[in-house]
Amino acid sequence: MEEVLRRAGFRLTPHRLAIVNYLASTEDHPSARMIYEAVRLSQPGLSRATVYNTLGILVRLGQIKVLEFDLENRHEMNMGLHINLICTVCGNIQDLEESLPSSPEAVLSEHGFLVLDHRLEYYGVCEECRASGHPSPHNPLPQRKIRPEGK
Amino acid sequence: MEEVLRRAGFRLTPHRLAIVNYLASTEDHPSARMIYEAVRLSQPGLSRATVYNTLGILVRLGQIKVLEFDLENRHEMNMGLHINLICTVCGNIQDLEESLPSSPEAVLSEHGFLVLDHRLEYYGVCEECRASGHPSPHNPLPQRKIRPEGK
DNA sequence: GTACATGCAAATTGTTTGCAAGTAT
DNA sequence: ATACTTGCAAACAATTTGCATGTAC
Repeated sequence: MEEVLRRAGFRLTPHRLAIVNYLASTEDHPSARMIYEAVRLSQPGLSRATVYNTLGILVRLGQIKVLEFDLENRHEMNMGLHINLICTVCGNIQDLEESLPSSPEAVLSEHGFLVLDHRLEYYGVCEECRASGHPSPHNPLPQRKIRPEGK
Repeated sequence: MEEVLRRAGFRLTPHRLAIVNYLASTEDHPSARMIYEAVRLSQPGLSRATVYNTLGILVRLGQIKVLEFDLENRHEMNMGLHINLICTVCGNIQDLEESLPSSPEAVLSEHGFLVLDHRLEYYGVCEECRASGHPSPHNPLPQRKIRPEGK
């Protein structure tokens, strides 16, 4: 990822490097706030604007994707075709690699729609939250807001 | 949809009825602003708060879904399993019924994740926008923001 | 009549922007 | 040396909220 930044002519400032290293080293799907808080531990002077700036660059360079949500956008480093399993109890997001939705080729030939990108998500309750006896998962009302921690 | 509201004990005010009828009569995936502007033509006194209030009720009753985006959330009346084809040029959203991603049953048995809801989207360029010779669809950078009209 | 809805405007909050000061190249 | 970056704070905009007024039941 550093290499991509360098080749595109972006400067490798300490803050940028720290952000990129954080993203590369986590399996998580962090929000801008999570990144800001985590990276600030080693880069005390970090500002929010730098986080957003760096994320914007990485999106433009095709290195990460933004998952847009009401509360906070999350970020994805896995650029391959996969489904995100999003737990509406704890807010965790895990990848599911094995799925095969309608092929982009078929969508183009049958509907004239050129597929350039995708976002595939299942919402529900993850294994840990089910095991820890959380509120009934049989709630018939859709829960779409993700609230990672606290209200 | 009126019936569902009535049975759940909600009052059927003229504004609510107009909003519900608008939603039921459109194939579109409108944002709160679009709904507000469209319904206000026949209900001049309508306020934004009523639109949001009514949408919130319909979501809680499982009648519609919110598709969260940075710019404006959009709304979905088709509650069945399908993929949304989202044009990043004109912002239009159409449904694709025929797809079959990983089954919720398999996800539960193999990963312990209970699927309660889903959001499946392909981003790209729709047939009309391709035909009308828009900016090259071969743009390698992901375009994820939806800008229905004008900046 | 009364509890529920409404309109209005202010509050909220993640993200974006403007600009003077700092720094990687 | 000089663009590019940064931090800060103000701006922005969709959504939410509080409250006095209105109205469906």
